[in-house]
Amino acid sequence: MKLYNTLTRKKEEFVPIEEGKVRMYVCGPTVYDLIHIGNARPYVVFDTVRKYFEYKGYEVNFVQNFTDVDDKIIKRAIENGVPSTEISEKYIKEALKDAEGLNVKPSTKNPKVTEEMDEIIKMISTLVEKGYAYERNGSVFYRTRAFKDYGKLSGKNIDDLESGARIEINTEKDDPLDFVLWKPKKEGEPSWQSPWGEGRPGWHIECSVMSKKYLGDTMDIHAGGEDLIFPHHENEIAQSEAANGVTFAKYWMHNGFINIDNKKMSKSEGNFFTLRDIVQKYPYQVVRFFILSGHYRGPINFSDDLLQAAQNSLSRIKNGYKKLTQNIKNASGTMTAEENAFDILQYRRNFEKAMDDDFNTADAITALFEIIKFVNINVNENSSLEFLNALKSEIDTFCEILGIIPEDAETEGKISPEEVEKLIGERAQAKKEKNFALADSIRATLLEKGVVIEDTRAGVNWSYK
RNA sequence: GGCGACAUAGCCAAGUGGCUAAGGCGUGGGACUGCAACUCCCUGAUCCCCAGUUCGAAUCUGGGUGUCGCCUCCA
Repeated sequence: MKLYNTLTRKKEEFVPIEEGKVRMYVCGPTVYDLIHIGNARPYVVFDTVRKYFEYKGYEVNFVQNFTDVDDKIIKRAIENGVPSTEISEKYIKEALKDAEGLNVKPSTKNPKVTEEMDEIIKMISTLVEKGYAYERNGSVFYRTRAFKDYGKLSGKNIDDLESGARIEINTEKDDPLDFVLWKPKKEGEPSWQSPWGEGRPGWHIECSVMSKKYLGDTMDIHAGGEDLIFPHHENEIAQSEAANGVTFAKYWMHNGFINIDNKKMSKSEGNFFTLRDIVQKYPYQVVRFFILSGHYRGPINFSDDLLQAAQNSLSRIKNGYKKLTQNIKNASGTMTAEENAFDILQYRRNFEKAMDDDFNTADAITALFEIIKFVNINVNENSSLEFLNALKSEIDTFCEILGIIPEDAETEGKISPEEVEKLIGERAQAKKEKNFALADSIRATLLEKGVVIEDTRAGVNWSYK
């Protein structure tokens, strides 16, 4: 398996630190609001990465944090006149709901900053002791120039950064490039006791601490959005490697951005969507499929038309799958000689080839379309049960890894199956009597109730929309 | 200003030196159907431009043009 490593800017063969195991850490959202569609991308992408590793037989320790102490959370809490924990707890719940909707497998661990304060203080202390950090009036700063590899991930030169640095308001720092590890308490803000007085941690330290605690000093894969490369991940490397004295992460993976009308999504541009906004109109599944239909490192543009196209593509897969499962109901027997001779594993080879090459999900989806096409053309009432199950097993495998659910959603709150069958029976009778007007009106009624029907040679298929 | 990414059909998107450039969506035509839906068949590319390397380039090199991102909180 090859994956692109941001650190080396090359595709590299994946070699785990520990045989058969993958330790990965994905930077999670700051929970001050519902997650937006941009957040949905790393969720989907790295969930797929994880599932593919699992398919390959690896045991994956998958850690994704929640940042639950942050300026934006505090600001929101003050606006609403509630404690900041109320905001963060609420949006953690909502984020987990969205993740579930996207069919993201729960993380092995979702650490929170507020629950790791002792460890955070410990690592900052270590950095101070080792001379990588210094205290000024209750703040602790990281001495960027003390870490000789600073800039290795983002490809930045420390002197270039220096010359381009903004004019600092904070005059306590020894160097404008130094970043904060610990902030002193401000009135009305949550704070914790520390050797430097009451305060709260800076943003970058949390990931260094939580990944160390749950994955050890060196992990296999550290992942996140491409915007995190600098400064967040650069700073994490500086903190962790200075404190632990060993390589922080072997591989760095970064997903590209989702753009709206080819522009970065931002609140100030007014082109900002939460995932909840989108799923009002398109199911989570469509969003997931849409995200996987492009390569994870590239930018993807986002629009209503593209989601509609994704929905249509997904329907094609579901229709083929439905045909397969319908035939399975009535099939029996073992494979015929002809079926036996058919190279059913060709699709899996193509699928794996694509996924082995830096998780090329767009190409892997092609293998899925190809097997669906085979089903559409070749499966019929004479197909053997064994062969149909073999095909289904292949499709199930692909869908499992991609997180696509090929079957229609459950039917809660909809017209009952008995009712549907009854109406279909009435329609059949009407058709027999050539009363097509009645037949059509029954079909229209069913459609109104969210049921789509199809006449096939094997009988009438129906499904919930 | 510094660093970087990308440019393939109406749209999305694979392909990173070698048969007729995947796949999907959409369009148009046809088959099937009572009509539909589903499905199937047919339908589409001077691979941004210029020069170079090579027997051979979408693919490598140089230059140009264009789009976008990071350098500040951000997935």
